[in-house]
Order: sequence, then C-alpha cells, then structure tokens
Amino acid sequence: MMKGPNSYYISKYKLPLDEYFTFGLSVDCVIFGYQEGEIKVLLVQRSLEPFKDQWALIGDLVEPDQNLCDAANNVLERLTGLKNIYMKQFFAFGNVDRHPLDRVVTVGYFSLVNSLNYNPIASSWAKSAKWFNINDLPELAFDHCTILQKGIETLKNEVRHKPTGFELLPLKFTLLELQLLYEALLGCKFDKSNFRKKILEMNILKPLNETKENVSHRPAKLFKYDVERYKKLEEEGFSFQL
Amino acid sequence: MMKGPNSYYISKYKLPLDEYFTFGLSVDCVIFGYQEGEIKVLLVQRSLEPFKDQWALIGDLVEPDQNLCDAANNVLERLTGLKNIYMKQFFAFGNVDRHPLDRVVTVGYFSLVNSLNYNPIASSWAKSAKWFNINDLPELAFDHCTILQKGIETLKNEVRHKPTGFELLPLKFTLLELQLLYEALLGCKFDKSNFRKKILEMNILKPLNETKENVSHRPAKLFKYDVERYKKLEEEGFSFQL
DNA sequence: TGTACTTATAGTATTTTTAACTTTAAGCAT
DNA sequence: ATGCTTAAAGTTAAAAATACTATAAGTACA
Repeated sequence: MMKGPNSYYISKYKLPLDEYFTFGLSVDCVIFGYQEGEIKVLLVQRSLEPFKDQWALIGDLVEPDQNLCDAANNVLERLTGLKNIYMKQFFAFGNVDRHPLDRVVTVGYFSLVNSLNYNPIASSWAKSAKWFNINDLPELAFDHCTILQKGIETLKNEVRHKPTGFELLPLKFTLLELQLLYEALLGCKFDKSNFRKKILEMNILKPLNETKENVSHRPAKLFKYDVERYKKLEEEGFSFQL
Repeated sequence: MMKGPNSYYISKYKLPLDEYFTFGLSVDCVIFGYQEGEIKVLLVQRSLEPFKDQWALIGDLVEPDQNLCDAANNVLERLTGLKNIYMKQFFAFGNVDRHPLDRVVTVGYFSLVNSLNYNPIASSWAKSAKWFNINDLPELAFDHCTILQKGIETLKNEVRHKPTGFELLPLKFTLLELQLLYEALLGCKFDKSNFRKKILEMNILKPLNETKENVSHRPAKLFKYDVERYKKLEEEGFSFQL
C-alpha cells in the first residue's frame, strides 16, 4: 500500500494536508484471566524507554496495511501464543499528551483467556510478563491505568448482559465454579440454589456425562457452554442476564 | 507541536519508522434527534468527491494537536451551532480499506440534541443537512452505514441502563411524552400506568408547578430531569433500568 | 462396614416485582 | 350541564427473585 493524502480534501485546513497524516496508531490489550477465584490481568515489564522497567499493557504500533483488529490479535498471539481468542474493542484513547513523545492514538481491546498454563513469551520489548489481580495493580506506564480501568469497567458491564464470562473458564466446569467466577466478576454473592436454577433455566449449558475428579467429597457434574444454543435463543429474543 | 517518530522504538519493525506515522485520523458524529415521535439522525449531503452528492455522517480530520473528543465537539458545533451537548464515543473503525484513497481511521461519536429549531449550517463540504428517520435511511458514503448502525445499536443499549434518553427531550416534558420517547427508542409499548409508576419511583424527576398548555383536554404536569439527584442515587448504588 | 463430613442437587415458602386492568379526576368543547 | 379526552391513582393476578430447608451422593477415616 502506498497511498498519500489526496487532493480531494478541501482547502479549509489550517495546515498543509501532509501534516494531518502524521498520526501513529497503536493497540493495547487488556488480557483477562481467572485463577484461584480471582480475576487477573496480564501485564508486561518494559525493557525500553520510556517508562523502562515499569509495568504496562501489552500493545504495539499498527502496521500501515493492517486492520485494527488484526493488530490486536497479533499482539495477543505474540505474547501468549494463543489464537482465536475472544476479543473486543472497548475504547479509543486519543488525547494529545497521552504519549510523551509522539502523537499516538491507541485503541483498547480486551480479551479473555482460560488456559493459563502457557508461557507468556518474553520478547525484545518486555523483560517479563505476570498476572496481576485486578484489585491489586502496580503503577502503570503511559495512560495504561486509565485504559485498564476502562477495560475492567467494560468487562464488568458486559458479563451482566452477555455470556462472555464463560470464556474465562475451562471448557468443562461445574456450576459452583461458574458461580464463583461470577461472584468474582460482579463482586457479589449468589445463593447457590437460586444461581443454579437461574442458569440452568436459560438452557445455554450442556450437561456432560462426566463429573469432577480428585475431590474429597461428592463430585459435581461437569457442564459445557453451548454457544449454538445461545445464538439461537438470542435470535428468538432471549437475553442473558445475571 | 512538532514531534516525530522517536528513536526509542525498537528495531523489530518491518518498515522505516516514519511510515508508521502516516495515519489520518477522523471523527464521525451520529447526531440523534427526536421529532414527531420518531428517532432521527442528522445527515449531510456531500458536495465533494469522493461520494459526491451522497448522504454521509458529519465528520472531519482531527488536527495533529487536537484531542479526539474536542474534534468531535467541534464538528457538532460547526454543523449545528450547539455547544455542551451530550456526546459519547462508541467505536473506532480501522479497516485498511474503509477509505478509498488514504489510510484514515475514524472514531465514531454520537450525540443527542433536543432543540431541533436551529439551522444546520451549510458549509463548504456539505450542500445540505437533513433529519432522517433511523428506520428509513438513504444509502451512505464510505462505511458510514456500518458506523451509523453501530451508533444506533449503542444508543439503544445505553438508554436502557442510563438516563441518557432525556437528552432528546426538551427541558420540560410530560410523562406521556417521556413514555412515547422510550417506546420509539426501544421499539416496544409500555402500559401507561405502570410506566408512570416506575419512572416516578426512581425519584429522578422533579415535578414542576406547570402544566402543558394549548391542549384540548386535561393538561398534564410538566417534569424536569434531575441530574443531581440521579448522580447522588447512582453513588448509593441505584441503577437506572427501563 | 458404617459413621461423620462435605458438597451436590432438589424442593418449598415467602417476599418482591412485573404486568394487566379498572376507576376516578380534571380540563376542554359544545 | 353533557360528552369527550387524557391525566393520574388504585387494584389484582401472575411471575420472578430471594431466602431457606431437606435430601442425596460421594469421600475419608475409624
């Protein structure tokens, strides 16, 4: 691709047209996980200036011939090796001074991963990667604190109305595990019996003929989230609500 | 501001660093209004190529030293003369091919205006401006159809959970007017008595000692939306729901 | 083998909310 | 004064949310 500012733009602009095509564009990913009953977010420690050694969201400049969402998926894959992960754009951050040296507008994406047993790949711009509890975060580089908070807010809002939360669980899970996840996400307690009833009545869980193993008490049935069923129900007007 | 790509970027990039700073950035505004019981959107007819004579959202390139939201407010003000209007960013559109000639990433904002009695200002890039029913839209330039639909979706979603809808009404309104607005927004019917009860119990409306005039039947009381009260209630955990 | 313990699962009762409908009141017009 | 229209308040029945109770099914250990 070799395009440049075109002459059809009208002459009202204050600056030469070239100067309107000087924006840098980046994506930043808030990668959520779920571990030991807590919602976590994956951060990297920068190995470069500016903000060297500080924790930051993982992100990168977008290539001139790259779609925004592809850039975001790329960043995630480079760090975690994971593909085809649930991902959602939540906000564009475009204040003039958000980047100390250049004019870079960044678009925030969040993704939800369930398998935490992979190695975050250390790369040239990051010394290390680490999961942090979303209620106990370090100081962050750039305006990443703002971005992260907005991401958390969006996630918490989304999981109420859409069955997005399941992405944080392994494929097979028990009803109690699901309940604990939602308690962590929404910061509230549910009555066990009622939660069970409510979620089962939605008919979006497929019961498996398997039970949890290696537990020292009665093992619970395992369930699977049935995306197909949900989509069908959604078309018929059903709306998820917890 | 005269910044340029800085040397702290690492060398993994495929292209010379300069070429990452060639993005154009624009904002596009979906301006909603409410007239004769219908939700409207303000569109302009382009007077320039590309897409000359076609209807489009109103938008513009962002200045290199301008915040995103300021750019959006500017666009609205230039077209309508209105300041301090409710405005909300809803999505960034960044596909490579969304603009036929340049790489321009655009950020969508929507705003809600109530006073429809002003003159949309014809400008150098727009022949005319016109309100369209959101259920009866013309063909649109660029990817503005996608942008507009996403804006409508976001608005419809937002008005359920936040008292944003009031922005579409005049300062003083009757309960029936409010009901009709929400019926238009959500595409459903409410029971008059129940709607009334529900909204009044929220305690976010301030009853005025005035009534609707020039009606050939019993005039209804006028109410005002009480933002302060809502904000206080919100802090206490109240959440708007219709 | 059986008893204690833990969690799963099912069921019931109570309260609260939602939804549908009815009644009365208030103003305008003739 | 009568009829018409809409405002505004009240009533009732159904449904949903919530709190609570009872039973079942497995493990662990004496």
